[in-house]
Amino acid sequence: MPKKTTIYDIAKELNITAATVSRALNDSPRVKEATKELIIETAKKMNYEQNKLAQALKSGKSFNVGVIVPYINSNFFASVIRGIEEELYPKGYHVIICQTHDQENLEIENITSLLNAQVDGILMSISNSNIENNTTFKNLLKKHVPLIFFDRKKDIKGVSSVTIDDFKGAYLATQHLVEQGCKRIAHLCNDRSLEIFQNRFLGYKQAILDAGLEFDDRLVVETVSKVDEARKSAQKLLNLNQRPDGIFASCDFSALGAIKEIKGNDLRIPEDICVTGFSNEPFSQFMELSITSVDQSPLEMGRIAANVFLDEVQNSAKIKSEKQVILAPELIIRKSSLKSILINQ
Amino acid sequence: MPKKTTIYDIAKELNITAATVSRALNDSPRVKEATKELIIETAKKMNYEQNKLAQALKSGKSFNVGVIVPYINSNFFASVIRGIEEELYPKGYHVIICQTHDQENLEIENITSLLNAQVDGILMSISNSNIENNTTFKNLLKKHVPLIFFDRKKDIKGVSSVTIDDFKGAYLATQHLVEQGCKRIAHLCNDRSLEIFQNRFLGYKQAILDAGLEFDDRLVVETVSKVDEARKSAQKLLNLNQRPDGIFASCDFSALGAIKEIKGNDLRIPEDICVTGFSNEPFSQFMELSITSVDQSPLEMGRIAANVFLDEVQNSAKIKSEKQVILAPELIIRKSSLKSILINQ
DNA sequence: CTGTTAGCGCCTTCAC
DNA sequence: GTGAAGGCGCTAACAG
Repeated sequence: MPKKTTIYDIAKELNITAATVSRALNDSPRVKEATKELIIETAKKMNYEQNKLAQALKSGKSFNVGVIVPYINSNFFASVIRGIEEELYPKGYHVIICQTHDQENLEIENITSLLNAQVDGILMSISNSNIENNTTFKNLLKKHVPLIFFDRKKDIKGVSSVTIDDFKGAYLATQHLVEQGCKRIAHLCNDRSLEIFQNRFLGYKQAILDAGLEFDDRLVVETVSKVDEARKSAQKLLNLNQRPDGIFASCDFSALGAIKEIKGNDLRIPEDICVTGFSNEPFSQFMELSITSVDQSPLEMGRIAANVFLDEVQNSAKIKSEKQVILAPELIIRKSSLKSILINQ
Repeated sequence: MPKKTTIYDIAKELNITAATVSRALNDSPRVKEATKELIIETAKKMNYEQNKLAQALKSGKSFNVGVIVPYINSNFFASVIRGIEEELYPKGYHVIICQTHDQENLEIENITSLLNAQVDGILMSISNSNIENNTTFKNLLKKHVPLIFFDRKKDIKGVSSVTIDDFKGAYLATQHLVEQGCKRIAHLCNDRSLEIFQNRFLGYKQAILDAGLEFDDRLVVETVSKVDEARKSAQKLLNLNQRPDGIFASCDFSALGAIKEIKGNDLRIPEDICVTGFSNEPFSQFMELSITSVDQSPLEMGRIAANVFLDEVQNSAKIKSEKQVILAPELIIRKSSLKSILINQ
């Protein structure tokens, strides 16, 4: 096992001191150009590579940033991560990605792992609605490790967040259904103990009321973001004695489940029932029957979250005032809800 | 800034020595039970948390493993990663995920970052067909950091790999098209400088020949795994004076592109043209017209890759003999290729 | 400009 | 059983 070469090795080689080598390699101005070049050259020759661990131990910075998401295999989160990477890589940071699979214990474990890895900050989208009460999480806050929520957030003092206006996105989607002539608009919602889903519900409700329609809570059915589950939930809606003529689903996977169920009942989309989703997952566009959805500009969300983090790192001395960035959602109209002829592919 | 408490702090608190604290926390048998308990208790009281960086520096192990994939937003890679996590988390390892976006420079940069982070091993799916010649990569090999390829591999001495039998998967898919009565079967292939795609091509070709059909290289069109690109490539096939009646695409995204193009030309699937994909991405099942595909059991691939890594770590002393695990692919028949009535949803 | 020294937090002989 | 001491690799303060 060929041991890694250290600055001592190359110092010995040149009959100088490790400190000088360190300075040279860090391009300190207080080293003669000649020696600097010599050092860099021999370093290269000896296959020297800096041990970042030691550097991190010394400086207290690891240049690693943790990103915690519920799932990585959704285009939304993958894109947010991409946005984060785009901003952070050029600054020398590396991104450690963790997924929680929506499990609270995994969320906590991931935080622990990241803290152990001495990350310089954590960007996360929480699935644990009750996280403030968790000990590990409290510790995280106490440590003043920069923490930024994106998409799924909690209002916590000192914690910044980057989200989209879920209320508005839901409002736009529902309003669109109204415009298509829907009179009984149902809502497939997700876990409303999470802010985003609660806000989508509220946006839906407000749009219903503003349109002069009656809000009927039998038309609101809770589900989880899995196609099969959503399908079962949609079944409940179809079995109502007055079935809905429009469904606003709070995520694309639920919308897909609803569509499958509707088709399974030999009903037509959009003629009999209009459907809209949320998140603009690629498949909503790929589908034979493309799905109307709300785009959340995930790339931008990631970029902004990253920059909020960078700000916090730089201003660690100053008093931290949390930022609340809210992005505007965009409704993408497709076949699943459009009764007129023009189709926005 | 409340400084992190170290073993020295808790030693001072108890008027003992840091060494004892270290031993107690590592559950060494050479420390009195009473003191051990006392130490553990005060450690908890003082919110002590081990600095893994220091431990890593000392032990030379970081308990971090790097995983490099082309993209995380494909179900296939996301699932492989999940499989890796399932095996590695219980062993105390943490998984750092990096994506290359199929860019060779990013692949190299990621390797550098991971090595800097002192990862104990790297599991990767390469996109760089020419990687053996890269200096960074050569260094990686020289360092004897356990390296395991999964899915996309290169035959390199000392490097283990976990793949599926792409040849067989392609053979099965093509054979299925033959059984459906297709006589002119085309192939939308990806970059054949990568082994997996070359093998899928070879499997396709062999199945054609074994069926007594003529191999016609005008029916083989290269594309990239993007829907729009594949659509353009499919167009070329449809424009042939003798158009194909079956298409085997080497990935689901290409299959999707082909399907869109076929429909755009008012041809029917599967009546006029049968289509099969590869990878069994979820959307291939979700589609209105579900897509026949080849499942690669990604979860299992990840689990096995993780275990190969664990083996290598444990046997680092012994002579390393590389392992080549090859999984069996499974053909999932769906609507896009099935002319008879029975549909395997 | 360069060398000396000390310490980041932990572990691990070697003593007692 | 526990303490003392040294080192993992690097950097920064203080000298000269």
